[in-house]
Amino acid sequence: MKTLVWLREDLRIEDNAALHFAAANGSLQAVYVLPEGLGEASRWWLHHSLSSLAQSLESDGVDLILKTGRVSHVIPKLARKLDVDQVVWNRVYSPSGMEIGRELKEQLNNDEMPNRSFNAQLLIEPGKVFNKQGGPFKVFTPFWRHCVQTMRIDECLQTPELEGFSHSVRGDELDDWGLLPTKPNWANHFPDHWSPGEEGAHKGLRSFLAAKVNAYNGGRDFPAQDNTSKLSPHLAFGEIGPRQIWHATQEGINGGWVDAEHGRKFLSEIGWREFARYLLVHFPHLVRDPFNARFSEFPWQDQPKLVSAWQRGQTGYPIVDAGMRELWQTGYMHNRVRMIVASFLTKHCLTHWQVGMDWFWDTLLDADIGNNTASWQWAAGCGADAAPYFRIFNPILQGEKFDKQGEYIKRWVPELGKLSAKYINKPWEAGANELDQAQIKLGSTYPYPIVDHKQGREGALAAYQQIKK
DNA sequence: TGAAATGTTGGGGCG
DNA sequence: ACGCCCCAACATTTC
Repeated sequence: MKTLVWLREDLRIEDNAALHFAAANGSLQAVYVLPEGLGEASRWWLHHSLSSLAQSLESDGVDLILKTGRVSHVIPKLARKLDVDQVVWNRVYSPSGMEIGRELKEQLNNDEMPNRSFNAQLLIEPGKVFNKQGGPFKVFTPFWRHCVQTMRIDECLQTPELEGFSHSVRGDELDDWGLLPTKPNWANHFPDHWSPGEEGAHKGLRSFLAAKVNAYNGGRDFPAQDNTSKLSPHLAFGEIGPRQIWHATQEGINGGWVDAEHGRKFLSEIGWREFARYLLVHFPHLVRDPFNARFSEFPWQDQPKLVSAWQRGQTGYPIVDAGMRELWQTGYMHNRVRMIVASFLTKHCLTHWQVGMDWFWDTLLDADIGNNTASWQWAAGCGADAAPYFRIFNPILQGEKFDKQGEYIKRWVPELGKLSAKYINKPWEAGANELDQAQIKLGSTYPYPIVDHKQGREGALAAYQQIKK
């Protein structure tokens, strides 16, 4: 039997349900259709991920055929040309991902082309989990408790034995897609930090479980430390699946080399990813609208100057600026700092969370529709199980708590490199002498705060009053 | 997966 | 010695 495998957010060979199914039923070929609306940073990652996957597939005689256009046209047409017996794929749990899948299925059914979809993206099939009232969970803790207690996670699939079949279809050339930035090449330093592809994903998981996970609880909150898994971009592109992470971690716990408490905490972060996608399936409007409808009336303000300063890492709050610059230079930001910069944008700057979400979408290598949506709504206070709106992060205190010595700040904001720990999170409080010695001239080498913290906080609370019952 | 404001307590200075 | 006040230090409430 000949199968066409449509690859999507599952750019891997191991534990890939659709690919495994195809391989178990004979020979196959693979196709990838360029999705619409990718962020700029994601395009960089995608280029390298596709290139790496194509190479792995090629060694088994399987081509990764690249196509552009409407999936429900491209795939059925390709299936006919290749004269396959069936088309298979893994589902993408997002409103547009599911819509595209439905459309394709309908077309294939009309064509009487056998087809089948699988779950390789999530531990939990979102449509199968409900609370005692029969509705979808809206709070993470009970959701995850329920999942951990009731779900049985199947073992990972065996590495498939791939076999291609000959054909004469020509796909696009990856280079012609122009996914890589040219001038300016803002991705210049990305390769110093990342290795896209399935191999890089597994290396990351192994080194995390071998050396970092046992300090995860606690360590993960300190951005200067390398204590997180950094698997997010690999997960976003499906170079590794949550099931593989789950079993590798459990194996570590059972074998005694992964501390159970830390391991479970790490897996609960995988749980947040599950929860985010779960929410998107049950509440598809989340992508654009606040989960808490009251926030439709929130007096968000148009603040182009503040937004621009935020994007460039020029807010005058060192921890915020460090985060935004880390994001720009590496395509990534430490999670603790993501919360701080999101709070600053939505609260101190009263800027709509969608503005932040769009910026993250474009600049993050791990941009993921579920995580991005749920997390921005969480930070803004309007999401499911969100931080209450009045929980306003103080960027000075957060910096002093999580980057006391300013090690992280100095890495990304070098112009503050000589400032003492005492003032590193509030340079405007340093005396003229101290600033001189550190070669800082406020207002020229580094900005004054663009919003006064106290005023920002009070402004946010006043705005919140307007939508409170 | 906060922070600030407000309330309470208890030790010590001081008349 | 006593009462009063001040104010850390901690706890609770509020945003």
